[in-house]
Amino acid sequence: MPELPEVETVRRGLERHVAGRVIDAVEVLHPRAVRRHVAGPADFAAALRGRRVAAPLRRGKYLWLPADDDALLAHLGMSGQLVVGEPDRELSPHVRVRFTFRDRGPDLRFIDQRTFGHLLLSPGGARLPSVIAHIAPDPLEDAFDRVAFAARLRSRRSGIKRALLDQSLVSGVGNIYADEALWRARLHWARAADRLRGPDVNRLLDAVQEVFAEALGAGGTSFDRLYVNVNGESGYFDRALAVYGREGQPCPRCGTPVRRDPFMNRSAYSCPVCQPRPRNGRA
DNA sequence: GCTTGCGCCTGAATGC
DNA sequence: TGCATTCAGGCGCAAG
Repeated sequence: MPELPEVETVRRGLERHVAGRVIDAVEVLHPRAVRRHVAGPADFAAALRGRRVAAPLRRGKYLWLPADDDALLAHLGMSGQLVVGEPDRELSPHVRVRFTFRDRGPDLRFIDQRTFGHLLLSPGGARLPSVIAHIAPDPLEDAFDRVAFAARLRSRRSGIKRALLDQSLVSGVGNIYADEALWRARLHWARAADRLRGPDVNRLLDAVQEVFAEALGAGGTSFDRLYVNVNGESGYFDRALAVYGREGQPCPRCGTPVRRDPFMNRSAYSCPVCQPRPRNGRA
């Protein structure tokens, strides 16, 4: 699943392979991919024609390519990929949008099996697109304020994992890295956010930044190839995961079998010993 | 205003 | 074997 490290990997690839090029044509092969572009697929395609795209920017799991006074904004959802390659190769079944360029070089394809991802054109150029103004800074950007984050987190009347997944509080964290960071910080996912102590929050933030940095390092190896890829279910970071998706397997720290609990119609993985369940937790 | 839960979507995995 | 059901995930929005 594309979370912050995967999106940053894509951003770097786009910077290398797409920035500075002029779009020649846009084909929307599935309208759902541009459902958040309110003027519709035809407008999306027409408006981008002839635009020169600049180096991409990112906040959390969103990235955008400035194009004159507007920006092409992308969210990969669960299964989205932005792939660059030779224009004459076959169209795979899940290609939703295809961009070709004036230089007749490699094309750009938005591929998305589960169609939770989307693209849209937003005004503002390099500025933060207004449609994602509610997305909080992510822990890897300069604008991220640890003190402000801690204060907001500790005002939440919900469980700590739910808070971590709330992109208006801190962006970039999804289900996988939330579980991994909580394991590293030895915090149970249901701990009440408003009962966390300062050192708990610091440990958690350190863990989030660590796990992001490690995943980014693992994902940065494929940059030399002429495509920008996001691994899906079987990502390159899989082998480094301590608890996520590892129900019944030993905790790397203490050997206790990892536990899976139902959480918001999905799962939360944790070590029952390293991350003891609180008496008055909240989901 | 804040918190919670649903619906969107597809294919792999599981159950009968 | 074949069909039906479950599950995974992020986000926006509606309901509480």
